[in-house]
Amino acid sequence: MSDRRTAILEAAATVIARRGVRGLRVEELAEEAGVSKALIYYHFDDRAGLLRRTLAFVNNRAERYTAEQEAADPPAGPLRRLEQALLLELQDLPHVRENSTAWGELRASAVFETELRSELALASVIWIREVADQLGEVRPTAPESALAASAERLTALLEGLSARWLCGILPLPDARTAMREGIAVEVAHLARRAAEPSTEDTPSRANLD
Amino acid sequence: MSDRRTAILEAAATVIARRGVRGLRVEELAEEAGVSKALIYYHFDDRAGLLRRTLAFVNNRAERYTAEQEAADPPAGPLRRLEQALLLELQDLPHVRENSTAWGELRASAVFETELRSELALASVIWIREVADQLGEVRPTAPESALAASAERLTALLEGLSARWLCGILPLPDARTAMREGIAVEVAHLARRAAEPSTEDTPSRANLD
DNA sequence: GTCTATACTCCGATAGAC
DNA sequence: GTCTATCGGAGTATAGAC
Repeated sequence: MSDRRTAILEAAATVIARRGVRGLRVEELAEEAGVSKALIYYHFDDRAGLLRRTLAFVNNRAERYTAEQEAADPPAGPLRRLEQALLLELQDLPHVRENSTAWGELRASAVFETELRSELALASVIWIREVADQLGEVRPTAPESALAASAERLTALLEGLSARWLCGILPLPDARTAMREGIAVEVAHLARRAAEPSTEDTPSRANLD
Repeated sequence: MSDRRTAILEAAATVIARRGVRGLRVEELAEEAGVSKALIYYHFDDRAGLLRRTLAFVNNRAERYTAEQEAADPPAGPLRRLEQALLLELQDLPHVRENSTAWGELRASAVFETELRSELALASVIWIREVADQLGEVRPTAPESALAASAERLTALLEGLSARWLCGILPLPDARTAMREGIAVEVAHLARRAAEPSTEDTPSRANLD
């Protein structure tokens, strides 16, 4: 992968975070990357191809950030590690906000551009499994299915909160608090699931009506 | 409000659900509504104004649907009522899908179009309070702050799951299951909050590390 | 691989008649 | 209030030189 190519992808993430997928203009991207418009069409067939590659790039970068953070600030215990991983996306650092915004944009546009779906689905599965694994380290006796379900909910919650934060209707501290409490609630739930293995996949329903 | 105006707004929701806010072309909208392009600019100042009005329209319509559903299928008890309200958005009926898609699109585009934010924030606050109230009827002894926090999480979870469903990476039945379990988990959490009033705003943290 | 210059399409917005 | 006709700008993509 050439330097130029990477520079274009980095710039694409920046411009998408600034203007959205719909607001991305090849000309503005060219300026941001310090290259000509034509070079973008040379490296990526067209606009759609560019978006696909950008999505992959953003996903990779998010993985790198997670690894970097864990190295820089080693979490004390599995619960802290899980919190760190999930709260990582809710930070007002330039590159984090950029990544979150670009990811949200690309996912939103996938509702209408089918080409992005497979890339998106893959990243989603990996991310959910990662969270499920970390939940498993916090609650080793909880059943796999319960871990997977909790991970699904926690990652969906994160995306919902992130969307609200990014569109300005939920202050960042509130989003972080909501996420932290959401983790605590799910972890407590898993503790009960582990303690009462008799409760089947529909957890604690009978006693709620 | 004239018939034409309403017809345009209805058509706008339809076209947005079909092509996205990004894909909305005033010409296609005119065709869908059976009017001329110029009439759209007559009734709504510009594209941005049209989007603002469409957001308000979609919100109103969602409220109407909720009321209609409650009348048509009276829920048995407060928990069922809550479930019905939250699961309403996760249904593959044309008008529901249209509403959800349009709402998701408009929220996503609000990241870059500041004008939509106030309308969006207002609808969000109302919706969260509504859910908090219904949670309060399920768990009358739970503190207000806990109800509000649970409502925030549940509505964010709904939006996260809905986004995944609409962009095709999460099958609808899975989304519905996740939502139902999410409700159960939060309701169980509120039961503990009511039972142990000593536990402060950071729920069950101390015993988790 | 990278640039400059340009072709051509599409679309938002307005003018002006009825 | 509603239409037809049109303008002007913005934006994607390509041609062709280096």
